[in-house]
Amino acid sequence: MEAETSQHAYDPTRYERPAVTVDVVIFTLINQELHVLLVQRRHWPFEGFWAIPGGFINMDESLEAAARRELEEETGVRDVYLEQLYTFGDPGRDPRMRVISVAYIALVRADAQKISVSDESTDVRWWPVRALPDQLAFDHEQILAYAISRLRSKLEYTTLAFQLLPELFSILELKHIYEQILGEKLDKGNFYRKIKESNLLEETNVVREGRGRPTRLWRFRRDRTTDKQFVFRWREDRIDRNP
Amino acid sequence: MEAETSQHAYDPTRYERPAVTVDVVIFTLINQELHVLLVQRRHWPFEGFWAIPGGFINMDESLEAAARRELEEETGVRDVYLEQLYTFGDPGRDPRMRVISVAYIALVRADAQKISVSDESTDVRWWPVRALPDQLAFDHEQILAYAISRLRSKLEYTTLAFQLLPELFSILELKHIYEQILGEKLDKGNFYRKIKESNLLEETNVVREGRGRPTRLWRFRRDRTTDKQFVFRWREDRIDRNP
DNA sequence: CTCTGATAGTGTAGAAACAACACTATCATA
DNA sequence: TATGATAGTGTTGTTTCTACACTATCAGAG
Repeated sequence: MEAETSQHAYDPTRYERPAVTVDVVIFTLINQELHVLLVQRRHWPFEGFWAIPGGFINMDESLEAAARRELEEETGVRDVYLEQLYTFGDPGRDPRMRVISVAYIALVRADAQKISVSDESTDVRWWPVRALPDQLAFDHEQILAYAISRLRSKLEYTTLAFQLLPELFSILELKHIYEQILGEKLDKGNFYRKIKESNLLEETNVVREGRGRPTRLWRFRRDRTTDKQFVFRWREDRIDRNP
Repeated sequence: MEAETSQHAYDPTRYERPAVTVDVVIFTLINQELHVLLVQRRHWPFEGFWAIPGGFINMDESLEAAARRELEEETGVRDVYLEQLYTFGDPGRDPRMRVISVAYIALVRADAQKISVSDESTDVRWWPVRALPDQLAFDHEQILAYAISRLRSKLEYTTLAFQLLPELFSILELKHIYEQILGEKLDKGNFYRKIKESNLLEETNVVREGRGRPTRLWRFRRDRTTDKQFVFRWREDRIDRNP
C-alpha cells in the first residue's frame, strides 16, 4: 500500500520527505587487479574524505537511469553492467539531512577507464580493493564492503566476470579475474574444463603471440545458449547476507 | 558522494524530493501452504485492488525500523525474519506523485497470524501464492513476483525455512515447507540425510503421537555451529536476477 | 639445432556428492 | 495378528569435484 498509512486520504503536504540519492560502486580491472572508483569530497561534511560517487535523483528518471547518469558523468561509459545493490537509509548517516541512498554496482571494462573530476570533488581515482583508504565518507565503508561481498558471491553463479574483460580474452585471463575477485587460487585444469563445458565461450581464430605457446582468444557467447550453469564450488561466503 | 552533484555546496531547498515508502511482503504458512498478506485499498488510486502493505517512512526511523513498524501494524508480530528485497522507484508507478518504495520480505511463523484491518483498507487477508488476485495495485505484481523468486532461491542456501516453522517441528514438516516453496517434490531419504548431516537441527526428546509411528520433534540449532552448508542442489533458478 | 623455460591445454584416478528407490521400524486400529 | 500409516535407514549406480601428472607449442639461449 502506498502513501496511505495515515488516517485519511492522501495529503501531499503532510509528510516531510527525505532526500534520495543514488550511489554507484564502480569496479574495473587494472593490471589484472580489481579496482573501485572513489571521489575525494571538496566540501563539508567529510571534506577531504574519499566517497562513492553519487547524486540526487531527478524527479522524472528511474533509479537505474539515475545510476547510469552518475556513471556516465564519472567515467563517460555507457552500456555497462549495472545492478542495484541495496538501499541505505539510516537516520544520521548524513549530518545535513535525512538521505536515503540507493546503491548500485557497476562493472566497467578494463579498456574504458577515463575518469573526470567534477566540481564537487578535488580528486577522482581508482583504488585497488586490497588497499582502500582507511576511512571513507558517510557510511560508505559499509556500502563498499557489501558491494565487494556481493560481487564475490555473484561471480560464482553468473557471468558477471565477462563484464570486466575486453571483447577478446584468453581463458587464463578469465581465470585470473576469478582469482582476483574470489581471493583464492583456482586449479588451471579444472578451470579449463569448467569454462569449456559451460559453453559460455565462443572460440575465435584470433591468437595472441607471447612468450610461450600462442594463446587462443575467446569471446563471451552472448546468445546465451549455454548448456550448464557456470559454478565453481559451493562456498560458505556465497551466502549473500544483508549488511 | 552525497548531495553534491550540483555545481555548488548543498542548498536543501533546491531539490524536489520524492516520497519514500516501505512495503513489506509478509509470508506465512497456513495449512502447510505458503501465503502472503495483502490489503484491499479503500481509496483512489487502485480503489478496491489488493496491495502489499506499506507506508511512509518517518524521518527519525531507519528503513528496517519502518518495515518492522508496518509489519507490527498489520500483524501484531515482532521479532520475525525481515530482509530488504529491492527498491522500486520508476516515475509514474504511483499516479499521485513520485514514490520510491523500499520493499522488504518478512517471514511470519505459522502460529502467529492474527491480522487487523486498518482505516485505509477495506479488507486484509492471507492469499495463497498459488492463487493470487488477478491484478494488484501499482506495480505490486512485479514486487510480489520478485519476492517469491527471492524466497525460493534463498531457501536453498540459507536457513530461511525455519523462520516459518514453530519452535518444534518434525523433519517431514520441514520437508513439506521446502516442497511448498520450491514447488517440487523432494526425496524423503535424501532430505533426511541432508538435513541431518547439515547439523542444523537439534534433537529434542519431545515426540508427537499420531497415526503411525511417533514423530520425533526437532528444533533449529541457533548457535550456528553448523558443519556444512545446507543446499539441495544446483538449480537454474537459483540465480537471483533483478526484476 | 637442440635445450630450456614459459605458457597453453588435456588426462586421469580417487573422493565426494547426488538421486532413485528399496528396505526396515514402530505405532494405531480393524 | 493383520493392515495401513507414518518414520526413518541402506544401497547402488552416476555424476561431479579435485588434485596433480601429463602433453603441446612456442621463443630464445647456447
